[in-house]
Amino acid sequence: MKAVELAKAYNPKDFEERIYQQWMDDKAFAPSEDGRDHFTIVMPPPNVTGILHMGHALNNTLQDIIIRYKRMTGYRTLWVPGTDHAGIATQNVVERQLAKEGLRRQDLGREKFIERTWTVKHKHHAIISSQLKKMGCSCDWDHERFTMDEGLSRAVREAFVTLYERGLIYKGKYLVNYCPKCGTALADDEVEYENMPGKLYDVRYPYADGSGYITVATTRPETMFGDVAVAVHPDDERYKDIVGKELLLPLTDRKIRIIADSFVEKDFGTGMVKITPAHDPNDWECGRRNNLEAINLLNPDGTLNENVPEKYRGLDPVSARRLVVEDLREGGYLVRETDHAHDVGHCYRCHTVVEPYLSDQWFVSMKGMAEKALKALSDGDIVFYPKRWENTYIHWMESIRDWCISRQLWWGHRIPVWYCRDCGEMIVSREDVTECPKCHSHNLEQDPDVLDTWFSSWLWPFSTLGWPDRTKDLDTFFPTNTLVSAYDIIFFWISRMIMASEEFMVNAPFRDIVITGLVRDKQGRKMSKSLGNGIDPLEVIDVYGADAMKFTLCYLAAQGQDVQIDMDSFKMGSRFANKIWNATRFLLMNAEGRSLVPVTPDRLDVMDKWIYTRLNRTVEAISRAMDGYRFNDAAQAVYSYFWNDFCDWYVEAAKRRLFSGSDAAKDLSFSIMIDLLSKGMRLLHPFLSFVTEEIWQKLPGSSGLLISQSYPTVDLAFDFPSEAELVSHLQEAVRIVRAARSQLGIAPEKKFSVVIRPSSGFGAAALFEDQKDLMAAFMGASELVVDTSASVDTSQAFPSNALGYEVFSFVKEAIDVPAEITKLRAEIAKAEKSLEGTMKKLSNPQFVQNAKKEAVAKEESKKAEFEEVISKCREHISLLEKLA
RNA sequence: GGAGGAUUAGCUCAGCGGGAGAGCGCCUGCCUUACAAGCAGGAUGUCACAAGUUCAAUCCUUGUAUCCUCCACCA
Repeated sequence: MKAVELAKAYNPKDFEERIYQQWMDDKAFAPSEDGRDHFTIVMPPPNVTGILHMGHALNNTLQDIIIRYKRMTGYRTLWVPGTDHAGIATQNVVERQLAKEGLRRQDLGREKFIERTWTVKHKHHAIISSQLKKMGCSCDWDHERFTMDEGLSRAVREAFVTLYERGLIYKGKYLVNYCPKCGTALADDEVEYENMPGKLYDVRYPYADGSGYITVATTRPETMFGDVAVAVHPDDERYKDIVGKELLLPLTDRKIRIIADSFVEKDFGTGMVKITPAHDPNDWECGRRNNLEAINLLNPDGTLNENVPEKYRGLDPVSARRLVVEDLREGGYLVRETDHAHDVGHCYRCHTVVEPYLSDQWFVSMKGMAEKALKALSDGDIVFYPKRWENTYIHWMESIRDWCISRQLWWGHRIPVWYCRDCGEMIVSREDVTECPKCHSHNLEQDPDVLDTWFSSWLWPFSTLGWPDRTKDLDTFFPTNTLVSAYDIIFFWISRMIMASEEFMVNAPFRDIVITGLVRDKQGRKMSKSLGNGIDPLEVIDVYGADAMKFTLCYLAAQGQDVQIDMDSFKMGSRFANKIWNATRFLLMNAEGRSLVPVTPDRLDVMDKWIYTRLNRTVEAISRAMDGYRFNDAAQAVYSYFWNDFCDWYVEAAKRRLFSGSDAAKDLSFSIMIDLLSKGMRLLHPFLSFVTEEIWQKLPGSSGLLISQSYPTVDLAFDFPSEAELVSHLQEAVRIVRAARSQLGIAPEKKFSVVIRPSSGFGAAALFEDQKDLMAAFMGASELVVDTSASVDTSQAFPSNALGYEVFSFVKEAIDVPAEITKLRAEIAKAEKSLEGTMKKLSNPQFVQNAKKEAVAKEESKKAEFEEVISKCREHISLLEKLA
């Protein structure tokens, strides 16, 4: 065999792009054809407004790790990628562009505007796809979907019409949250509240009969023109007698009544509330209870309309407020103003102050669906990781309100409802309608509004697989298995997907819901454009490579915890990838003249047996970690296996055999290392996909693409617990020798003698025929690892089933004797303290009685150990004293 | 007002009933036939505070403090 040249330095740019192309060419992401169990993930579709940020990188990294792991462990995997049209957000982007050209969307007209939006979509979609590819996401591009695809649009119509037919969708005039800037209604959870300083105004409302006045408190005096009553609490003794009296609304000539309603807090302000049903959600409810009129004061653009006195018309609420306050003061109505901080709703997209606005909107009634969704959880059909999110889910479902799904936008799914201009008939239809079924008029008009974006994304797990058609994909891959998402969209998206799926598929859309934390900067702040503290995944890939990014994120992604990172964090993954690269390079440059021989258990020495056993344990640890979505545990397991076990101990030990000995021995040693490396690449592949694939293809004896290989499993023929324990003792011994060398300042090239002799507390002997075999194995192994001349002290008899070791190093030169003695005394003191604790436990009859047997045994062995340490240290001290 | 999370080494964070861990940083010595992006050794912690449960608590319970997030919301 010839040596294989691996580039001197690890440089991900040399191969990442090429490898991804290879995977694509090989159709490696497509689900396999055979009939194994399916494993499906649908990717949370990124918005086509922007480019992917670190949060997406984390999400998709975890999904990719799951899907690659499942693919290699034999599932028929499908990872569905796609993007979301993101109604408001995308429309905002285009409108901002237009604004720069001095245009509004109305100037273009609906059709042209949508056309233009599609170009924005195409542009961002291209960026997003290329980002996902650079990250190495192994999603099946043949299954890629967009929420406004023909098929998904049909799904949206099907869902809308079906719900309408089931009586779950209705239209009505309601008070909704309205963003004047976006010009559209918002759902309740699209409003973000922010505490802002404001003022509380106490205003006099005179009685209509001139017999005096009352005082009401308000933060929004400009809405007083919409007042239709003043409410007091029915039990409020102060106001019992005035309920029913008429008031004259200041600055107008309108009269309103005092009513009683129990939602009023007696203790807040004056205990009197003006009721403005069209401009406050509470007042709206109160108005409905008391059959009050709602007077809308706003134009769609947020300015005051014809229902206010002329001088205020056309003003925005803030300027109107200033003017109204001034006029109230002048008129002697304003009693006082006090500072009052309160929460004000803002649009979650453009951050404009949201106004409660009375308008015609479409709603989905949610109660029944929420009950089904709650049942899915209590039946165990869905499971949250971590579990604590279940409370949040339950709470949201239990306090759910109807969902406003109409948006006054142009970009999105047009509501499939037509109105006949001639007879007023309303037609809800799956197909486009051109003729009124009632009067046969062709004078029809489609509802101008579009649907909330989430009305398409809540269908995502099945609409992407072909629903409403009963496709083969839907049969094969639904329900999906795992959903990975950040917690900020549990309400928007996850909860609604569950409801939709229960409603349309009579099944949960997925079983495992993995909630990741958010990615934050090192100050713990959320990464955001406005703060400018974001890290661009592409930049990370450019500097460190995709594998480094992926591995680092995985390593830091403790279940559900936020991840705090900066650019330097990724060095971790980068160093690991580099280590893998170099370990391989080392082996391949020594391939010259070697040939591969079969690796069988009987040909292994003790170190070989140890590393194969470690490999088995690592496979188990990864399996456990992946089953519980504990990604950081999995990453840690592969890291310490490959670096600490394989590189630091095994390869170092194997060097001896590789560089000296017979050709046969060299071939065997080489073959074992190739085997381990090949298994190692398979083990690591889900976590560092590119570098392992690149290496795999260069390994002697490998064929095909690594991505399609099977994952290592626990191999009982290569499992040697006793040898593994022996080596862990050996490692301990070696560490002692090295520490002695380092602490005593013995030069590396200076050999010194080590005596190994048996001691108690080690039970691996049973496996060996006699002590000589054990010691031979031990010595053999130690020679590989420690650069010392070692000898066995056979002067003491081995206890029959308790073998062990202890290491003495005798070094006459270069010892600071008094310092050594001080150190040993400190060690004695420490051991004595530990011994004291142990003795306390052992002399406690309750401990001996109640504690687990292993715990007691452990304490006993600890006792022996401490005693031994103490006596050994004393022995050393006396030796040192003799030297001195 | 409700709910949840965090508090462990200088920094970022794992662990979670029986001997305090990782990465980075720091100190010491090494360019040992891959890797100085490396190797070997080392120092560093009242596991926030207080009570309780237990033979045993960093881990469970309760309370306190500080920080963060979500939900609801009083004009």
